[in-house]
Amino acid sequence: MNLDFTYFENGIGRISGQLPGMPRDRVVLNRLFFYVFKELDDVYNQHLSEFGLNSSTFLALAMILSSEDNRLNPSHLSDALIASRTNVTRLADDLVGSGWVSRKPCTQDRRRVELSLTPSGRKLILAVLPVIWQRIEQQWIDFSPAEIAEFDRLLRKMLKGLRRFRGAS
Amino acid sequence: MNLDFTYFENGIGRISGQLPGMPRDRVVLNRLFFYVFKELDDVYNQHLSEFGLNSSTFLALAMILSSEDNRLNPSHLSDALIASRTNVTRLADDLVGSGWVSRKPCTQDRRRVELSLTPSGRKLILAVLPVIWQRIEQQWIDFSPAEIAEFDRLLRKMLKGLRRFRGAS
DNA sequence: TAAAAATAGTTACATTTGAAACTATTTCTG
DNA sequence: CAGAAATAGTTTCAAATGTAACTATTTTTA
Repeated sequence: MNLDFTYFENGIGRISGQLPGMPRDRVVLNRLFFYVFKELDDVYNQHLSEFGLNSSTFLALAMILSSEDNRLNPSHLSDALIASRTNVTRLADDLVGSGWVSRKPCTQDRRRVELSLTPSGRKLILAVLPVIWQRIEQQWIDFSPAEIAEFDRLLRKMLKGLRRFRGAS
Repeated sequence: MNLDFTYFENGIGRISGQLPGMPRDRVVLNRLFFYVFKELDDVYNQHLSEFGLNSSTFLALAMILSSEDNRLNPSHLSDALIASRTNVTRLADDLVGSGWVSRKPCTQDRRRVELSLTPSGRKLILAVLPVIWQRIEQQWIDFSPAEIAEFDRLLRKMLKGLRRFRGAS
């Protein structure tokens, strides 16, 4: 797939020339965001496919690893992954099927389920994390700490701007 | 769907405490990017569903509007939307089915197809664009011009960092 | 110029994901 | 405490998208 932002920028430039009132820099910014996201997603999946994982399965394993007693409910996972509970059910099916995660009913609350890493799942995620971290360092190597901090600030501010529309219809 | 970044940040904090070597600020940044993207995508689709559109159909109409003589090939559209040609074929099917776009064979090159806005398609996109632009201005209203410019710069720099991994297997 | 390669579009099939409906259990409330 | 409401998880169905294979053309090349 061709990832060249100029196709969009040229088009947007022509519309801006024809129609008044376009907040051009911000329109470009929103679309640029889509482009960068696609690239980020692609790169992650490329990294992770080497280990038979994808963004979702990787993050699920990492979140279970991070849990208090190696136990995490599907609902919590759904929140952490910003994925539907439907999808987390399926994700858990896959991870259990691969032998990386076990699924046990919770004794305190019998509606719940507890997902835990099996030894093989723990071994896998502990092997994958350092590799991914190293790639992430490479990815950001040209950024100064100040740029990192500023990027973080701007992203959170952008999130606030978007939340303006949440629930408002 | 629950969109609260703290679920992830807490998890990542616990891992960072247990395992050495995590470039924590950059790991958070990458994941934060996913969150903001989801929100952006949601908001766009919410805006556009009022008009019977979604991100893809909206952008397709806008890109055809921006074309030189109201004529655009599916391949070009595929580049502009960063969508597969398969998907653009289907998108074109939908838009033609809705009466917003016409599909004619190209006389110069008979492999090609030309997509054009019908009067009704033109009317629709011309009505939608100002509404969307106004929402985008609202979204970014707290940002200064300098912040907009800096965000743009950082996004393009991030894209460059990601391109490092392109093709390198 | 004839065969090979490239290009444009489509189709068949598969993957990923979510909304809504459903079951089981727990918590709230009058 | 009994019925109502909320919560957890799953299942069914649908929407959006991509890969690979295929057809039809055009361009390249030997």
